[in-house]
Amino acid sequence: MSEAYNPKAVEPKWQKIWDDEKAFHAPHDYSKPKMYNLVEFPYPSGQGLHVGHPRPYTAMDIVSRKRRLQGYNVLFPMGWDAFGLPTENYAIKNHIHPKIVTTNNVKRFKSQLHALGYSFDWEREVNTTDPGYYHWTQWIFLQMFKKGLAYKTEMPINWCTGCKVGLANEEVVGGVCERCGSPVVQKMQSQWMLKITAYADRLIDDLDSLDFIERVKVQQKNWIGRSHGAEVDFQLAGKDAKLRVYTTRPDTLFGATYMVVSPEHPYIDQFKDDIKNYEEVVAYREAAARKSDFERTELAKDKTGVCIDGITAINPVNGKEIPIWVSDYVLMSYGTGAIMAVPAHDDRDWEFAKKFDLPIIEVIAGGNVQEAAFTDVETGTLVNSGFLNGMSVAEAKKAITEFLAEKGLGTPKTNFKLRDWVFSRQRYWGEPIPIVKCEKCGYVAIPEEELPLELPEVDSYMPTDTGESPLAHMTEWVNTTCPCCGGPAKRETDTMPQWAGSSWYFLRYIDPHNDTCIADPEAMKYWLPVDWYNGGMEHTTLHLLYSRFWHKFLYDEGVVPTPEPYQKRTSHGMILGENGEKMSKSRGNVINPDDIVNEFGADTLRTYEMFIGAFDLAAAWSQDGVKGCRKFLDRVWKLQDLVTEGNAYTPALETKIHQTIKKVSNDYEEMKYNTGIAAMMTLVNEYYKAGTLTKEDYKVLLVLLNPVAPHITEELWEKMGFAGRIYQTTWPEYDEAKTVEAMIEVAVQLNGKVRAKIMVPADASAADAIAAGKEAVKDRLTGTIVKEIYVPGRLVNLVQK
RNA sequence: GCCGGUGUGGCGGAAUUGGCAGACGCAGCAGACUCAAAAUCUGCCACUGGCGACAGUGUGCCGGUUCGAGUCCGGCCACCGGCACCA
Repeated sequence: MSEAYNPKAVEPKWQKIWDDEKAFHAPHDYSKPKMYNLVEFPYPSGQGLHVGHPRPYTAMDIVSRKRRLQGYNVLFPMGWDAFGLPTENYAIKNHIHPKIVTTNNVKRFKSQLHALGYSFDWEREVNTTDPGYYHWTQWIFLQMFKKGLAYKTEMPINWCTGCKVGLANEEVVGGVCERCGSPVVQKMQSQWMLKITAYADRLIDDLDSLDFIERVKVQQKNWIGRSHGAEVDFQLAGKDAKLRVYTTRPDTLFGATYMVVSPEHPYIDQFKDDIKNYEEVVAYREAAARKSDFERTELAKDKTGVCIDGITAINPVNGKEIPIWVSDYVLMSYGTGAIMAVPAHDDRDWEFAKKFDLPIIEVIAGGNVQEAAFTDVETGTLVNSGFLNGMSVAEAKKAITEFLAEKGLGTPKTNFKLRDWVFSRQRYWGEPIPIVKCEKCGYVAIPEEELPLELPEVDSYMPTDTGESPLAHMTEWVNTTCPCCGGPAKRETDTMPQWAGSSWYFLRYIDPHNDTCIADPEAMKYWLPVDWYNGGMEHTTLHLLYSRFWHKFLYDEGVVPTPEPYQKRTSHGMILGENGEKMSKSRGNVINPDDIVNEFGADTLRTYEMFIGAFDLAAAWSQDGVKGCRKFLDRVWKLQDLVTEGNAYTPALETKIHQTIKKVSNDYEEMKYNTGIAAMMTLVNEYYKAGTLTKEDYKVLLVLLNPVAPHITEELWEKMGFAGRIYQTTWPEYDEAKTVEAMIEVAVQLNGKVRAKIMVPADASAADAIAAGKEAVKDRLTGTIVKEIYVPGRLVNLVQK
């Protein structure tokens, strides 16, 4: 009898051996096929590792380990996304430098990940807070600045009235400050912006060439929000001015019965003298500005507005004079800040027209426009629309667009919901923005040789009460000279957001210690793009989009060799508490991965997290489920007592083994880890049923299981005296022909109901199978058979009347 | 409101993509071992009726296509996630 399975001895032993042997270091071996697998690097929070982390990490570790055994040169790195607010807040509260907090947290995270036996190439570890790293984050920013993609502008920011500090959107929860609960208001502040909108078209169009799961593509497309339409000019009656609107439905132009401008529209002040009710309009504008986000969205159903008295517009297609209203349902930040309202065919315009009793003119037949706006573009025919009458929506769109172009009244236009990226944070713990402001020269880039521009030591990381970054207090650091004219200048004191360092980290893994460029171009050519990137859905419209944008910019600059950073993107589901709710301290349902490793072992945790359910769906934790997985590993361990000499598969087990190799090999690639593990459990059950197994039978099980449970399989490999290490072996092959049983059980159905089971040879002809099926149910064959079906290896169905 | 996802035993979940619904695991029940318990091993385990062979019902609901539907089509319902006056 073997001694009991003891992961506490086995796991540290192999973790040390793998480190010593540099088992998972990925060299630049250009002769081998490469595979670059990536998981999102964690933010090293003070809480330590969460049980949610191992789910994606184990999944990609499985793929990486399997592909290595299949002969791939695999890059599977790990690092730390370590700038960020929680660290800074913790530092402020406890008077410890964020650098020290970060170092401690990273140390803890690393030891936790190490204890889980991941095959990360630790030689390539990166940390976004390392000056050797953010040197290149700053360098990329400078390239963008030089190309006009980074610019400074006045932007409203979220201002906490309690903390007197600017907040990131993520820190504003339900209109109040996440930390102190005080109301958050909008405050104008000068901000650095990145022109992601310049890449909007490519960020949508290039998705087609990528192997991203569909919901990621859809979410990115919706976020970018491209729409095709036209800009149309409406002449103001009696004025030498035109009001320009954007519409996606130029075909409904004849139905435009009024216009609406946003409260911030410049015409309100420009035509101040003509507006008879100017006071009323301004009062409305001020009321709209005071509305909180909550009022603007939650109370959106109730339309408000004021009719501008004194100026009107002329509908360009029918010459009708129509009123102009001001309402906050029109946003200054989208399109032209003005719309033509077609209440018959737009829900919002309809609601507004009903409330203020404005005319509703049907121009597309097919609905009842007095009851509801008719917005269907697939059906319906143009009416009351002059030369467009009788056309479909699609035809009318084309005709009106040509008409407008011909008369110089309007042009086709594409708009996006996507806005430029607010890149400034008034915080300490981030990358300094490498720009100085000179009275004479304006904003000037610091010379590249001065990079990295290191974060100075400050006395206090507390934000200032003016909303400036803590760096603003560092007068000796702030006051500098202009690299352009040599005159006095001030450094930018805002820092970059956390998204900066994570926008390009996958490039740095390729060549993490290079101090002359981002990474060696030859190495990038070999490793890029990332073959497979798994991460959370919550990063789809921020991190994932931002990093695609940066990569495309670097591609245009000739820095990186591929137009896209990631070829394939998959996503994991969340791990919930035992009660099915999200894990949180307040709910008291948090599971600490350290406890699971202590009690059951890392291999059990890994196996359980892969067995818990479909990888892309949320799954609730179950302590009993963990025990079940430990039981499975115990059974694998104890199989060693049943092993006999022999370097071939046991004949009776051969089919099952080939089937299992096939199933497990496919399931790992398709992220169906739960069914792959189930198949190995079945194989283990078969081995026990057989009572004895050869070394070869055992070996194949160990290799298949190795990616999921690397420590126990490495230990058993050694105990069985197999050559070398299991991490150096090769992945088993299966023979398709041998996955099929000689005799197969087939169901016999009568009118679709199973009435008998028969055994037929796998290669039986339809006629033979049907004949055997008839024989098996002959007692029930009372009517005439009108149809006979044989699905090879599955069933016989006899239809009788 | 719009977009996306999910709905299968007591529970987590399978089902070769139109072919035997419930693999695998958990829990439960019975038995073996034990003074006993734990652990381990063996067997049973969708529901209803029947001692039983067996029969009927069953994949959120209603309808359809098909020899055959968890899977396809039409119409609903519930829950989860994202966006939210984007003209």
